Order: sequence, then C-alpha cells, then structure tokens
Amino acid sequence: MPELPEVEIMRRYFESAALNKKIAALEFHDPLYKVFKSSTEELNEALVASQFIKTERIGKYLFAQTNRGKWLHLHFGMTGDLELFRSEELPKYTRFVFQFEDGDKLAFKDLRKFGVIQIVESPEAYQANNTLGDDLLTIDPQYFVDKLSKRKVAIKTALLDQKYYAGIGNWIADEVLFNCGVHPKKPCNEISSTKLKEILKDAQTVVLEAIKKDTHYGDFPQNFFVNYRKEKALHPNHPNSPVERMVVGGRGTFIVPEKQKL
DNA sequence: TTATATGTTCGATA
DNA sequence: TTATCGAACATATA
Repeated sequence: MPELPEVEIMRRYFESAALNKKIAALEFHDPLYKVFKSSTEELNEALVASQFIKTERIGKYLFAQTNRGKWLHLHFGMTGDLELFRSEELPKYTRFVFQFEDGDKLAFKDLRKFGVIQIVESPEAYQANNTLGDDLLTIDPQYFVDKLSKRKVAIKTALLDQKYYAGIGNWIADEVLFNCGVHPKKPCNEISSTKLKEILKDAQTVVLEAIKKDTHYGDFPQNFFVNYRKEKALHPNHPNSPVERMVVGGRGTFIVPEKQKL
C-alpha cells in the first residue's frame, strides 16, 4: 500500500492502534525470514513488555520509538499493510503480530515480502546508514534543483530515487509528470530550474491532497491522473490522446502523449 | 503461459 | 570514483 501518503495514513493508524499500549508478546509468521532484518531475540528484547511512545515517518519509512529508547523500523515494500484484529484467525499474509496486553493484536501483512521489520537506534541513524534523504514534504526547492539539474538520468528515474528526497513512488511520479507536462524520459539536465521547482511543488501538493482525502490504493480522488493510469485510457482533458505505456527505469510508466513530449 | 504489480538493493558496466 | 542500468527478490492476478 505504500507511497508517502499511504505510509502517512498507516502511521496514524499505527498510532491509534498501538501507541501507549503494553506489548505482551510478538508472533513471527514468516518462515523464510525475509522481512525480519533483526533477529527474533533482538526484536523480543526491544519490544516485549515495552510500549511505543511516538512515531516518525520519513518518506515511505515508518519508525516508532519505545519507552526503552530503541526504535522499530517498518517498511511496507509493495504490498505491506497493518491490520488490528482480535480473532483467533490470522489476517491473510500476516508475517508478524504485536500482541497487546488489552487483547488487541496488530498484524503486519505483506504478500510479496518486500517489507522490512527491524530494530534501529534512531531514524536519523538509519537515514545516515542507508543514504535516505529527508521527507519530500520538507525539501527546499533550491536543494531539489541542485541535486537534479546536472544529472543525465531520466527525470522519472531521478524522482523515484529516495537518496535526496524520500517518498515519491511509481504512481506519484507519473501523476506529477502528467500534471507538469513533462515526458518521463526527459533527462534532468534538460529541464529548467523553474520547471524542476514546479515538479517539486506539484509532488508536494499531490501528496498533501492524497493524505487529506485519506487515499488508499485503488481509491484516489477523482481528479487524479492515476485513475487513468492504464494503456489506452482516455483522460477527459485529452480525449484524442489515449494513454500510452512505456518502461522507464524498469518501472511501468503511463503518459498522455499530446501533453508529455520529449 | 506470459506479463505486470504501490519498492529497494546489489552487481555489472560505462 | 561516480553514475546509471538491469536483474533479483516473492506471490497473485489478468
């Protein structure tokens, strides 16, 4: 479920589901240990009998601090999600469960297992060790221009890179490039500073609106381009220019040809 | 059966 | 050394 807006919505869900509740036990349900980047011992040590006191989000990365100081880091990959439940039966694709003292259980579900669960010292330490940029919403326009204006990569590829600004994913990149009328394969160094600033501004606007409307994947505001993000779809403003699919940076990419030219 | 899917990482190549 | 590219990861659905 996870680009920046969805992770922000998940952060709020996590807070309402888990904050200030004592953790009674943990359950591990991923036999291949793909999503656990910390050992079961380390997770138990840091989490059992403690409680979460605050959360933080950087781009698509969610962090929660325990009252014992350590931070839990959650990443949702392509298909990660959280679900509060009380039944005996596990929600489908559950990989991990927090059992709380009050009987609530919080499942980390992840069909494709691209997600991550681990204990870290702090969000800042994680950022430094993994070359993760600051959250997209806090990025300064001049910094954005400085980081992009000399690169030769396709603009879409650069937008998906989390190194300098974190949070843009595949549909948001397409959304923003459509809004700004930029072809995804356009090399960064051929785009004016003014246009780059417009791209940043639009990305932030899209993200804020998606958060405000409580957007979940497959359920976007009507005016979003993502609703037409499939081959041959007709956007109402461009009835004579059906949506075209291509691959940019290894990702499926959708454009309206008459609006986004190379 | 083949292609595609909300993401990231790592090895190869330029 | 740095920048970029492409494959790989795991699983379901069209």
